[in-house]
Amino acid sequence: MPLGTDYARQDCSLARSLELVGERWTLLLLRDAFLGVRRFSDFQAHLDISRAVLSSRLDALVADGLLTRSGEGHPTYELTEEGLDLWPALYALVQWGDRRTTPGRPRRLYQHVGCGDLGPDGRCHACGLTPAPGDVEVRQGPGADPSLRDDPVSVALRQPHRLLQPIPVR
Amino acid sequence: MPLGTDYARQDCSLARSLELVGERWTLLLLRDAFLGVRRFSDFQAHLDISRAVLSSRLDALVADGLLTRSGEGHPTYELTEEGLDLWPALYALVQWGDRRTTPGRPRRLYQHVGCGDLGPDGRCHACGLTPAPGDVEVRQGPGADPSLRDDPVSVALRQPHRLLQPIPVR
DNA sequence: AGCATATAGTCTGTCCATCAGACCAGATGA
DNA sequence: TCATCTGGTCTGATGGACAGACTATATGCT
Repeated sequence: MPLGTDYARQDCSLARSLELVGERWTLLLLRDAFLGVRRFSDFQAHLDISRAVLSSRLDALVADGLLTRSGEGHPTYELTEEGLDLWPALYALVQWGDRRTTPGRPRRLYQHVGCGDLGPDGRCHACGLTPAPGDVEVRQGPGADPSLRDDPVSVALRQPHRLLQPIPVR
Repeated sequence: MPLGTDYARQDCSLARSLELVGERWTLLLLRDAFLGVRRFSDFQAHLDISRAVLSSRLDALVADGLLTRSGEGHPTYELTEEGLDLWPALYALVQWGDRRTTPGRPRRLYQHVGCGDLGPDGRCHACGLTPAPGDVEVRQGPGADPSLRDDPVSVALRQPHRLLQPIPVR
C-alpha cells in the first residue's frame, strides 16, 4: 500500500498503477530488474538506496506480485509476468527522458536481438514488431556518462547484454 | 528538483524522467491536464490534493517547462510541447493499470477521432497510426466506477470529449 | 571442520515532505 | 458596492526517507 496515503478515491487506472509503482525508488528497482540485477546487495550498490527502504520496497513488490523472491539464504528477485508487462511503460518513460535531457544522444541503445534497433515506440526498425524484453539487447549510447558510477554493478551493466539476463557480478 | 533528494548519481534516462515527474501527484496532475483540467481549483477539487502541495507541484512543472501558466488573475495551466510528448508513457502506464486491476474492463476508452479504438500500444485499430493526444476522444469504459467521486470536475470528465479540450465546468 | 568475510537484512534518531485546516489578498459577479 | 470565489500562503502534527550502527545467517577459504 505504497505512497503514504493511497489514491483510493481516484477512479483512474493511472492512480492504480502509481499505487504499485509510484513510490520513490520503485521504478528504478524494476528497471534494474529488467537490466539483470537480482540480488539485494546489487540493487543497493547500484542505486545508493538505504537498506531499510530497499527492503521495504522489495517486500512490497513481492507482495504485489511484480517480483518473486526465491532461494533461502541469499534470495534472488525476479520479475513476474505482471512485472514484465510493465516494460512498454518503462521504455516509454526512458525514451521521454532521453528526448528531454540529451536530445539525439540516448544513454542506452536498445536492439531487437539479431534484427534492428528499437524506435521510441519500442518497435524494431527492421521488422516492425515490438519485441518482448527478453529479446532486447542493451548497449551504451552516445549520451552515457560512465564517470558517474564505478560500482561493480554499473561496470557490469555497461557490457552489451540481453535484458533479464543475470549480470555477471562476483 | 523534485523527490526530496534527486537521482543525480544515476546515469539513466529513467532517473532523469522521474526527477521531473516522479513525485507524488505529479503524474496525476499531468493526466488531468491531458483530460482538459486547466485551473488550480479544478485540479484541487478533482484530486483532493493539499493546496500547498498543488501549488508547489504546479510551480515545479512550469519551471521544468512541462506546463505553462497564463492569465493574470486566475491563471490557466496548459501542457507545453514537452508535456504533450509525455503522452505515450502516460498512456502505457494507464493501460498497464487497467490490465492489472480490472482485466478486460478498462475504466476509460480511447478512440482515434472519427476512426477507431486505440490498442494497448496507443495505435488505432482502424488506421494503424498512433494519434496525437489532440486527436483522441475519451469516454467511460466498463470498469468505470462513477460512485467514487461526484465533484463537478469528475462529473464533467465523464462526458465523452477530446483530450486537451478544456472541460466545461462553471 | 573452523574461521573470516559477505550478505541480507533490522533498528535508531534526525530530518524533510505531506497533511488538514486556518488564514488572506485580489479577482469576479450580482 | 458588496459578497463570494479563486488562488494561493502559513501553521502544527504526522509519517516516510535518510545515514549509520548493529546482527544473524550464508558462503568461501584453508
